[in-house]
Amino acid sequence: MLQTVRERTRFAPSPTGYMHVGNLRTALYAYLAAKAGETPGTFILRVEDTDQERFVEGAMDVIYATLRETGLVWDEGPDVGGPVGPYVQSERREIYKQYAEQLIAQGDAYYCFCDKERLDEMKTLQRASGIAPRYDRHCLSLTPEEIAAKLAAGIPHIVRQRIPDHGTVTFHDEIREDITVECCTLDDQVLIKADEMPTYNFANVVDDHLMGVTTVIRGTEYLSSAPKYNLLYQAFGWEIPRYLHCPPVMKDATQKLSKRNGDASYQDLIAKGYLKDAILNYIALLGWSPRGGEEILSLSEMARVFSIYDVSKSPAVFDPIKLNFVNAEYLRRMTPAQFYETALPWIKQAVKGDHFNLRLLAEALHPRCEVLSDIPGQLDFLDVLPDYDLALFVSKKMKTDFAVALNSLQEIQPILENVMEFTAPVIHEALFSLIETLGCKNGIVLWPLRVALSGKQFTPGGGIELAAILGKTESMRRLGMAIERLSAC
RNA sequence: GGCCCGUUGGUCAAGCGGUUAAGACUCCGCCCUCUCACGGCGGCUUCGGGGGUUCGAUUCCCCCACGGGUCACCA
Repeated sequence: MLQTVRERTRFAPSPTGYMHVGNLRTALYAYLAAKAGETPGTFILRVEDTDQERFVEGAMDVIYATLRETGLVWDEGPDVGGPVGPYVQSERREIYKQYAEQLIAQGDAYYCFCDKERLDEMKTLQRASGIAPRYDRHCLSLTPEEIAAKLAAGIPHIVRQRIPDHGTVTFHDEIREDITVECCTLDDQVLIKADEMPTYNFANVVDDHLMGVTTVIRGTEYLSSAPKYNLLYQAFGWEIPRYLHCPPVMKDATQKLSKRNGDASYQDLIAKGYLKDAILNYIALLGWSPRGGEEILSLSEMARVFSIYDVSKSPAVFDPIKLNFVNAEYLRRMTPAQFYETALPWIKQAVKGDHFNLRLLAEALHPRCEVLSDIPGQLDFLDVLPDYDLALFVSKKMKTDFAVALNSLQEIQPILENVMEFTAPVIHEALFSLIETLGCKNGIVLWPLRVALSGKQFTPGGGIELAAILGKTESMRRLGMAIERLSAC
């Protein structure tokens, strides 16, 4: 029997206070990769807060809330704990220090006492002479005595990774195959900063190994650092995890989606009336195409069919039009009751009157709404009848003009007056028998009614539905007004 | 600029040497219809360029172009 390895993946945000769409997608893929297949694995949340200067108060709450809302539940993390904690990097300082010392002892890392000024000067010089800026290994030649003396004197220092002088490094990305680079193009990067915090470059390697992460899923911005991480794994003699570098989510062909561009974050999309499941579903499709073709998938359905090998290599442009479509699909698949609940806050934004049939209104809105924010604009005729142009009564297609409209409305008036139970089915029955009596097309009667009740060219629902939504009193009042106006001309 | 990655319709994409180059969104047309929608049916539009390899390239190799990433004591 085949031994199945239980996946362990992680989402490792740094708490900067903003969950953008690309980040969420990375979290989603990591979650899906863990949960895909027959034996669900573990999804870990780890906080990468090693940059004290960038720490934003409350940023973690945004991350927690977003993941919870979208259902990306983590099995191990800062708040829930787990066997390989702590899950906050600032609480793991001692661990990194210990491993850095091991590297120094092995000769795979070294202390560096260079100050910022020297480093800056060096870089400027290198740039000026057209060579790639790289640490010149000034401190690599320090003798053990010199190092001990500087350390004892309390001179600020950092620890650098010692990149091999010659040769190449190869690493494997699951969707890009092997990538090989020359060691001489790599910099002796900083592992431990002067404040004794590790850099991301060091902490991610140590943590991914210690936390047993099997597949590392992150953005392409780390692709060019990956060789240096492999060198670290090799120096420790650790098994290298699988890598998946996700292509960026773009705003257009050349720009990434970003906060700087003022592009929508997850929170912004929610505020704009998108459903969380629809957002998640849509962003999953940016760079991943499910086998089988069905694109509308719940989180658990996605988990069933997800494979990191189906993630694409090239960037994907975020298309708000398609997001609208996906959102509309989710809306339409709701039961009338669910839609009513969801739409109610948006309906109440635009409707103050309390005598309307809101359930019926929601039903009329249901197929006419892609995003919840579409709702208010469709309801601007309810509280007050717009001061409409009588020309609306004229429709070539419906074969109505002023005279026809006036006549129809006059026929309708007594009939509706006699409808006791003012509901759509009853009104429908009454008006259709009128139509039959008159022997005319539906539109002759119904078009003028709709215009009289709404004063609008387009409305959610036809005349009958509008009458039921408005109620008898208001309907009769609007009908009377229309007759009065039409009679005057 | 060096290094690395990418390039199938307007957008997301399937494809993994031989296909009429899937599908979805958008757009257009028709049907349904009391408006607008919904729904149904149909249609337009694609392999960045140039060389190879091969009987045969969207698929493999090379070069070019374009786009992106990265060159921090940020992640």
